[in-house]
Amino acid sequence: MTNMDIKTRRRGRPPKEAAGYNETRESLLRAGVEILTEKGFSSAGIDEILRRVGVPKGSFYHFFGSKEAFGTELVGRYAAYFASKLDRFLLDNTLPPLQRLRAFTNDARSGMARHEYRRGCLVGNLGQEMGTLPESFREQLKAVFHDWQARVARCLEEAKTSGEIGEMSDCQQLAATFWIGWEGAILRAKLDGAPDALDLFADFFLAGLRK
Amino acid sequence: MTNMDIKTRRRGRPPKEAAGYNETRESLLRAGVEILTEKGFSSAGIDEILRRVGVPKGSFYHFFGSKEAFGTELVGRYAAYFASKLDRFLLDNTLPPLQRLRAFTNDARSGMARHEYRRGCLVGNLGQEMGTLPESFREQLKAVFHDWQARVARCLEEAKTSGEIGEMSDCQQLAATFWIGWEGAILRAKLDGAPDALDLFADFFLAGLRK
DNA sequence: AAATAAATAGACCGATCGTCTTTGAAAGTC
DNA sequence: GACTTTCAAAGACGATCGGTCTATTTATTT
Repeated sequence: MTNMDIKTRRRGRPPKEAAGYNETRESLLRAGVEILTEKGFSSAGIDEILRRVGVPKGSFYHFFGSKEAFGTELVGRYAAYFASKLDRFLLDNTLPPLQRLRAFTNDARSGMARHEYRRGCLVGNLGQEMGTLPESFREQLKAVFHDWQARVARCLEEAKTSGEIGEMSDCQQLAATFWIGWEGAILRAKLDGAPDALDLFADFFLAGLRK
Repeated sequence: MTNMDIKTRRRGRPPKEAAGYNETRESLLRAGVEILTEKGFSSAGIDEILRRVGVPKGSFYHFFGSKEAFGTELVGRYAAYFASKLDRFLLDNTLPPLQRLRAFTNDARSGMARHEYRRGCLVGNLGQEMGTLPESFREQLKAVFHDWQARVARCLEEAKTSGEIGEMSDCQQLAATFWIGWEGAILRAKLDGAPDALDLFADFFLAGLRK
């Protein structure tokens, strides 16, 4: 729209303005999350994703430079989605801070149940796979955890202010501990095909907070 | 040796009495643990294991019926190894119960450091992979956790008796929680390439116990 | 030596990997 | 409408690796 200086407008079809929304691309990403949360990165085949979406291979490598690039974008999307979901719960002022965290874990449990405990956390999955993954993922995954952790920590700070948890609590450490254990719980719930681990850890964590 | 009734002892080399110890077989299993704790089951190739040991493929399928059978045996070995290691720490009467658990986590941390945080827990790895693995692994892995959990629970019972933890504690649940979080900590330590997660969770868990 | 089993050796084929080249459709200018 | 350029779709391609199977060599006995 802001074509102030059209200088030498060339003939032929003009390039797309940046990466506009594209239906095929989006469905590839959607299917990617579904499959990678179930099987991880290495075991997930491009072909499988393509088959599910009904798109030929050429399209994939038109939209994404490589499987690695695809994965990077998936993680980014997934991280952002959960960051906003976290905020939706953890910044909900109608509830006391610790109940917000509980609301988040409950929501996550519903999510796992909805997919019959077959899908885990994309970030956790890829973290586990670092032994095989391109090293470039490591920093990205660490950053995601750092971000999620910060959001939880903020909520815990509020809990401290409101007196729900002790004055001396180190909210950063506690938030880190939450994610360490929560990812473990997801992993276990997947293995068990049951939500018990999620509740067990959430209960223990919240009880431990109140001391 | 107990060939009481040699009935019709045939000519030629006699069949081996059961599965006797075999050097090649053992080194395949050793290498298998090393590689699978780093890369998991699906991403670990038979060829890679064979190359490391310097053994041709024929030997592998002489000793093991399939990759799946190989994995099953690996898990069995690994589980037994850790069961005995757990006992060594958790039944050590020279220490109060909770300090025994701490001794175990410290030992595990050393182990991870020794391998530069590249190797995780075989059982955790395969659990994460259930999305791709032969379904037969699921029960085996669950059973291993159940076994490890029972050993921790026993230790916690002692802690209850000695008054280290509250009279009302549900040791089974607590032990389950320990393994849920501990596996999460291993996963995270692997991603971080650092032991922080291990300490963080161990501290939180033990503190939570004492209430 | 003859017989039998253990262990080694690698050929084999199907599947899947990720990339690349080619073709067709769409969207503009002249 | 002819031409040009980009977007997107198709699928060919070579390489790797999966697990299995047949054949050969080595060991141990009558």
